[in-house]
Amino acid sequence: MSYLDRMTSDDAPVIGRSGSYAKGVARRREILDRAIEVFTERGADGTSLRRIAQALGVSHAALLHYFDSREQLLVAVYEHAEARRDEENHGHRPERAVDVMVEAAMLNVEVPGLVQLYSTLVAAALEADSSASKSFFTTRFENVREQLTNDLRRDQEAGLVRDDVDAKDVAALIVAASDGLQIQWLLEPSIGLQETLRAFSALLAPPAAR
Amino acid sequence: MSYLDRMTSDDAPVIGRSGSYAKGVARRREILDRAIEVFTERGADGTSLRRIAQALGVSHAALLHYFDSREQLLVAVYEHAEARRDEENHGHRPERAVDVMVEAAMLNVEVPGLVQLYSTLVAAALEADSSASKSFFTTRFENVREQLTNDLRRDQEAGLVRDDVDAKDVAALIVAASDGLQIQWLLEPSIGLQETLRAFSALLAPPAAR
DNA sequence: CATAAATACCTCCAGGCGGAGGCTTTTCTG
DNA sequence: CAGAAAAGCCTCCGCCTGGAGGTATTTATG
Repeated sequence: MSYLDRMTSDDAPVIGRSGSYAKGVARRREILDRAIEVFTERGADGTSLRRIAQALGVSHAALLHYFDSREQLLVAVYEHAEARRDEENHGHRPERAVDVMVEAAMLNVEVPGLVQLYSTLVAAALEADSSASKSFFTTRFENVREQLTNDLRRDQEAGLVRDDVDAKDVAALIVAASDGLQIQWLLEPSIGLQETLRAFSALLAPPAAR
Repeated sequence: MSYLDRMTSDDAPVIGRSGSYAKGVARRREILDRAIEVFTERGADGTSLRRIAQALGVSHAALLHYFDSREQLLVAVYEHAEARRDEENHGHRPERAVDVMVEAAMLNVEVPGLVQLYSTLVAAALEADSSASKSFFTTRFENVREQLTNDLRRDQEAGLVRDDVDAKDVAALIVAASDGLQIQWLLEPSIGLQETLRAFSALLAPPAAR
């Protein structure tokens, strides 16, 4: 059974070689934890396989035993960091779907390096071949848009969001605006991330509310 | 006089060593033209200094004579490609400011590699040091937002755009949405770039129009 | 038109990178 | 407890960027 089969099977949806032995799984997590530290300290370019390996006291080739490529490792790091962010902030759900995205953006920019990692990987995903991040982000975008579309439809029926626009379009717009604003904010914090995203939120208010 | 002085002076706002001799300026343009071809063909990672140099029949060191670094060269390539895009499509100005951005996005995704180059450079700009693209995109975002803010204010006064939201916030949102959607569209063309951006346009319509 | 400066380009090198292939040790399973 | 599978790790390869130091060639200028 190849690792690809395992990737697509339902029991082990993990990026990289799965590690069926308990020790390997633990080591994998250890690598991701160290890797995100290195990324935070040294940025995308500074996060070479050798640098991560050095932080763990092994050679860079050891990492390629757990992940097929540097890119795949970075995707796993992002997923790991995002999951941790969600863990630390579960249980908090605003009324409207759009505000979920607003708050996610606020959290993102507080995790050092996370937005940079995201941008780096998205850029890599646009590369012609680049199977690792391309498939990850394609399905990620799909899932987020779908979830958001459903929530928006519910909000529209509940009269919380204006219904003269297609929920599907708005979902894509929210994701785009959120992603784009985080980048702008990192380059120029004076734009006010929260106010700007709230302005978007206001655009979606139903006409009756005005 | 250093190259930085020339950058900030008003007579020669060019990225990289300016080349005060006419021949040098022509050669510079030649490099950029070839570089964008290479980028289109081989993607971001495949566009090494050596590969561009090979396409020109020179060594990679020759390129470093015109540009301080690979990153600076790529920024110049983007600027060049964007300028060419505008040249080929001047004279066309929609009524509302938001629609200018909508059409710019449509044009961007038609130039192969342009969005990828943009994303790559933005990711590089978020790197801690990264002086080359960081300063370029910081000022670029500032300029675009400022221009857009002014246009939006005019539209608001003319009753073309609702005036219950701050033009400054909307400007940042438009840029973010446009950038973000181009990426989503490249990964999943089924989202419909034009319709989605038109949905945003609709959100900005004044209440009277509904 | 001579000549000094700027330009244009080269070769070679240092340091770093991702990845392939191969080797031993540990761990699980029948 | 055998032996297959997984883990753990290294050495070597080719490619990359950036830069030092050198040499023609072109240009501007007295």
